[in-house]
Order: sequence, then C-alpha cells, then structure tokens
Amino acid sequence: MPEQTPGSGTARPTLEAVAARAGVSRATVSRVVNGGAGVREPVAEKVRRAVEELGYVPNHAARTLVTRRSGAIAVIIAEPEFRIFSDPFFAQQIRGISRELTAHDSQLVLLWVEGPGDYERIARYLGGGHVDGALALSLHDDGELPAIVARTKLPSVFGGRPVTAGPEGPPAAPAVPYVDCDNRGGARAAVRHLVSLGRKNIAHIAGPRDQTSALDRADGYREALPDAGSELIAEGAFTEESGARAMADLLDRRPDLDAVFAANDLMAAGALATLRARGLRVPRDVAVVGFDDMASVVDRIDPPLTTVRQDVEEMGRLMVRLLMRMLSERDSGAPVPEPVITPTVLVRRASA
Amino acid sequence: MPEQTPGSGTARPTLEAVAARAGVSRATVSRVVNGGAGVREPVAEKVRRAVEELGYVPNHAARTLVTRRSGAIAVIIAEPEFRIFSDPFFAQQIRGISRELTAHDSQLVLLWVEGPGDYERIARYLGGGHVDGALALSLHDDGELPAIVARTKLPSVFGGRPVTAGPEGPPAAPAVPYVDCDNRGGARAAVRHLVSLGRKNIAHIAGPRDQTSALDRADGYREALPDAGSELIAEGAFTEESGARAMADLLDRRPDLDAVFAANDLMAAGALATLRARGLRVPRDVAVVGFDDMASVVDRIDPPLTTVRQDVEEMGRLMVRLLMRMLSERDSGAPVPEPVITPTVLVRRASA
DNA sequence: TTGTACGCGTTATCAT
DNA sequence: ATGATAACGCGTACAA
Repeated sequence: MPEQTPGSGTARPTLEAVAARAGVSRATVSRVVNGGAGVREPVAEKVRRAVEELGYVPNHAARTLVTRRSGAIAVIIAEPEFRIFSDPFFAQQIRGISRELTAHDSQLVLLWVEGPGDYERIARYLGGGHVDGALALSLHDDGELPAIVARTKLPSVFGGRPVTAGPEGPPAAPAVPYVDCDNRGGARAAVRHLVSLGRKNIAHIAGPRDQTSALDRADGYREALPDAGSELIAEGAFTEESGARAMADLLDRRPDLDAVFAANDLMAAGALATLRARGLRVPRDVAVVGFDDMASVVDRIDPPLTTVRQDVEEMGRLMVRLLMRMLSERDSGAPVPEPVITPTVLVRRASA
Repeated sequence: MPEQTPGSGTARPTLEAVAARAGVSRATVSRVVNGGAGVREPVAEKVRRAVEELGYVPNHAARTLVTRRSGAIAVIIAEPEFRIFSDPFFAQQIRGISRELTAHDSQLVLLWVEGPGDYERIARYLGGGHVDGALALSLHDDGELPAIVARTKLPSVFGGRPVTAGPEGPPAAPAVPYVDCDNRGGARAAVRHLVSLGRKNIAHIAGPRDQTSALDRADGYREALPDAGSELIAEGAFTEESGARAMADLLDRRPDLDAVFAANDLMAAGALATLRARGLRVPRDVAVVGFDDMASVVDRIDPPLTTVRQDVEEMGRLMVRLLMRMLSERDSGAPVPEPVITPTVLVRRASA
C-alpha cells in the first residue's frame, strides 16, 4: 500500500463534521452536546445520532481554551518518602478525593513533590492552566508549599491544618482553607473519658512536633488536664516502635501512672506491647486510648483498642467539595472560606 | 497608568504581551520559549527578560490544541479495593512511573477504576485527547480493561502481562505491549537453587490463578521440576495467612518435603510461621525461598529470607520509556513493540 | 534571523 | 430556535 496515510492517524471527528452530517450548524451541535437547552427535539435527536455514528468526542484542549476550565484538579503530595503510599491514612484520603472528584466529573492529576527541587516545576505546572485548583496533602511540615501554592493564585485546599495557618481561630498567616478533623476536641474527649473512669495519673504519648495534628492533640490533652506535669508527656514519631519507647520512658518516670492517651493508634499499639512486657494489665492497671481508629492497626490489637475515630475518606470528600465551592465562587468577591473541621467520636472498646 | 486590570482576575500574560514588551513578534517569543533555536542571542535575552518580568507561563490548552499533545499520561488502576494503595508493590511501581514521567516533562493523571461501571467514563476520557497515552496497572484479572484501552487507539502499556496476552512468545490476542519481570525464569532459578542444595522434595506455594505472575512462577517451578507431583503444589492468595495455610496443607500431604518455593514473600512469611509452629527448622529441615524481595516483608522475617528479587521501580520506569518510544514512533508504521521482560536475581540469605 | 498569517476545535455573542 | 462569526492562545509554514 503506497498511499495510505491512515495507519493509526484516524483523525477524530470534529464539531464541524457532526454539524455537516446532521445538516445543522456547529453552534447547534455544541448546544446539544452541552446543556442541550434551546434546541428543538427533532433537531437534537438528529444531532445525537450524528454524534453517535461518528463517535464524536469533544476536544478537551479546545474546550479548555475557551472556557478557561480544565476539569482537572491537582493533588499535591509533599512527601519525600514513597512509603506514604503504604500509609492507610493517605490511601483513605485519596480514595475519598478520587470518588468525589469523579462525582464532579473532574480528573485527578497527581503531583508528587519529592523535595524542594521540585517546587519550581510544580509552580510552573500549577500556573500553566492545566488544572482548575489544587488539593495539598500535607502530612509533615509542609515547608514552603503553602506559600508556593498561594503564589499561583490557584484555588486550593489543604488536607490537615498547615503549620502556617495559625494554631486556631483567626489565622495569623494569609488564610488558607483546609479540612481537618477536630484533633483537639477528640483528644479532650479521650482524656475526659479516662478521667471519668477514675484514672488519676493520665499520661500522653504525643506525635512529632512538625505535624499540626500532633500538636493539636497534645493541646487537647493539656486542656483537659491543665495540671498535668510535663513528665507525663513523652514524644513519639507516630510509629509503633516510638510508642513502645515512649511508654517505657513514661513508666520509668511515673510508675504510678494508670492511663495513657496516645496520639495515634500505632503508638498505642506500641504502648500496649511495652505494658504487656512489663506485666501490666490493660485496662486494669493502665487504661489506653488511641486516635484514628485505623482498621489495619486496631484489628490486630489485643485488647480491642478504645480510640478516637475520624472519618478520613469523608475528609477527602470534603476537601473536594470545599474546592468546588471556591471554584464556583471565583471572582465573586467571596472571602477565603473558613477551615472545615470534621467531628471525631470516641469509640469505646476494651482498653479503656 | 490609570488602567491596570488588577482585581482578582489578574489575567495571565499571553505570548502577545511578552512580544509587545520585548519589542518583537509573537513568533520570536514562541521560538525562545520553546527550543530557542534560530534566535539571535541579544534578542533572545530581551525576550527572556520580558518573560521573567511578566511572569509568563504558556497556556497549556492552546499549546495542546495546536500540537495535539497534552503532555500528560493516564495511569489506570483497575482495582476495586483501595487497599491497593497499601501494597508496597504498587507504591514502588507508581514511584518509578512518577519519576520517569517527571524526567519526560509529563504529568500523571490518575484514573481509578473501581468497577465495570467506570469503564464508560474511562473510555470517554481516554478518547477526549486529555492524555497522550496510558499506563495500565493490572494486578488481578483485568477483565475488559485491555479491550477498552485498545479501542481508544491510545498508545498504552500494561504493567504485568495481561491475561489476554498469550502465555508467552507470540501473543494470541492483539499484541499489547507490557512490562513484566521474568517470573518464569526467576522461579526456575529459585527451584534450581533448592535442587543444588540437595533438596529432594520441593513444594510450591502458588499464587492466585487470576494473576499471570502467579501462573508464570508456577510454570517456572514445573519447568525446573517436571516430575513434581501435584500434591507438592498448593495455591495461596499472595497473603501471609494463605501462605501459612498452604504450608500446613503441604506438610499434611507430604511430611517428607524438605523445601518450599513460595510465589511471593508474604506467603513465604506465612509458611515460615507454620514451619516454626510445627517445630521444623529453617533451613535445616525445610529450606524456603520467596519471590519479590519486598523490604517491608523481608526485613521483619527470621531467618533472613532467600528470595528472587525484581526491580519494581525500574519496571515502572521502563513502562514510561516504552510508552514514550511508542509516542515518538506514532504514524511511522512501527509495529507494536515487544513486551519488556526485566531480569530477576536470586538473593541468597539464610532461609535456603 | 525575524515577522506574517493561518489554523487548531470550541464556546459565546450576536443577528436572524 | 438557529446560524454566522469572533475570540481563545499558541505553533508554524512561508515570506521577507
């Protein structure tokens, strides 16, 4: 076959082609393809058939060019460790985001930031009109990310309170919308529960100081226990091992402690191991409360862990909804939306 | 300057604006912004300054419209379970893909297929010119996905041999490019190693039949041990528990077995637990070999596991490279590329 | 080397 | 209700 440019190049039909086939104008086809309002039924039907026959699919770029909407949202993951993918927290959040995005006919563009060296690339991408908005999952200290994102002027929502957003209430830095659970309230509830159980010396295994969730939970603990001495608080790294170590430290410092609130379930699991190793009974000798209610952790723990549940998938969903609201309010002079704080609930099981 | 167009709508500068500021034509600016070839240095410098001052960023949609290239690649994850995100295999593959894509200045658009109901949406998206190509991560039986993707005529590469691609060699179904490790060869090497150790009754814990990697590894086992009876083979589900159960079955059937090759590390871990529970020594009584060399599993195992290593991140990278090659070869009449099979290597540790 | 002019496929604004 | 037609922002033959 000497001639035959085709091969893979089967050119996609355009609006023009559909119009020709249906015997109408491009404008009419466009109307049918979109809302479809203001077109007489028989004509619309003819157009639909032409679309079907030709297998017409709107050209995304052309549409974006004129509407100035890409129908895509960036999800920025600022985490050098690829282990993030093994983090069930992250997985659930992404799942919520993905599902809600689908419901809004939007696509998810994954932007993985492995280090500051990627910042420029990200900024350029965000500024290039590829996406309508951005969702930033900031687990650890986000560094300059919030600033970078803000500079792009792109509507964006953070997952978890960024360190740059004031500790609470009216933010000090430029307000940045975010979705987070009520870390402080959840912690308070956990500690109050321990108090209601009659526990007198309640310790806290805190998370790393570069994560606001850890800070807020520690705040909640202190709020519920204003008189707790600092020797009742140990810092972990949100890992099982660090929880075990912290528990050991606490027991060394305060052998009389009779309860502990760990800032997450993994550390609670570690604490449980230490307690068992030291021959202490849970909850008889020491009551234990965790935070997260992560199935993957809770399911393998004995005794069943009393913990504070947060709905992570829902938080992912809410991030998308908040962003969508911001998108529709663009240029309407609407103020930066308030953070969305989702409720937590204490789940009573056997450990406290 | 009374005019200023400020407000929130700070319109992004266009090529036109840069040209005006630099005192050149749009075409020249375009040349500088892209390749930059064929522009006298002083002029180019002037243009670059204008770009800088105005903070110009090329409009993606406009560029795509004319070049017919979106600079984005879809990664299709056909896996209803969101647990996939917890799978270290998946995480590593995504990491490799993400990195190589970045190196090619391409973006990663995540398409999560939770069920057949999503197929139409995916097909439409793939056909809409949003992306230049697709990468499909097919862990389990991919069902109709390969067919759907093929129908879009979009260049695409599969991660792992799809069930629809013949067992090996010249594929029966329409050739679909994929990247996979040498499952069969790796399995053969594992078994031969056990043979070289003098083991006489070597069992196999196979993976689920709906995953080609499991089938290929089982084939490798049989190739090395043509005379092995079927009572030496048990089927697991690539999970630790299933591995433990399979090991128990095997021991019941053949108390004389002195070695076992598990189709992945997780099942090997389960097997190890069963062996320990039955008071059998590893490797003294029973030698064990796994497959994958997944750090998260291997690191917590005792004794250190002898296993077959595959470089998953590299496989992700290769998927991208293969796809990029296909993209550049479009319309050049190039045939569908052969599958890329990456080598495996036996890692000797203490268990065999 | 640089500039001119056209086309990419849509949507939106007008007439009709 | 429908149809011309002008943007949208850019790349690129082609001309200069």
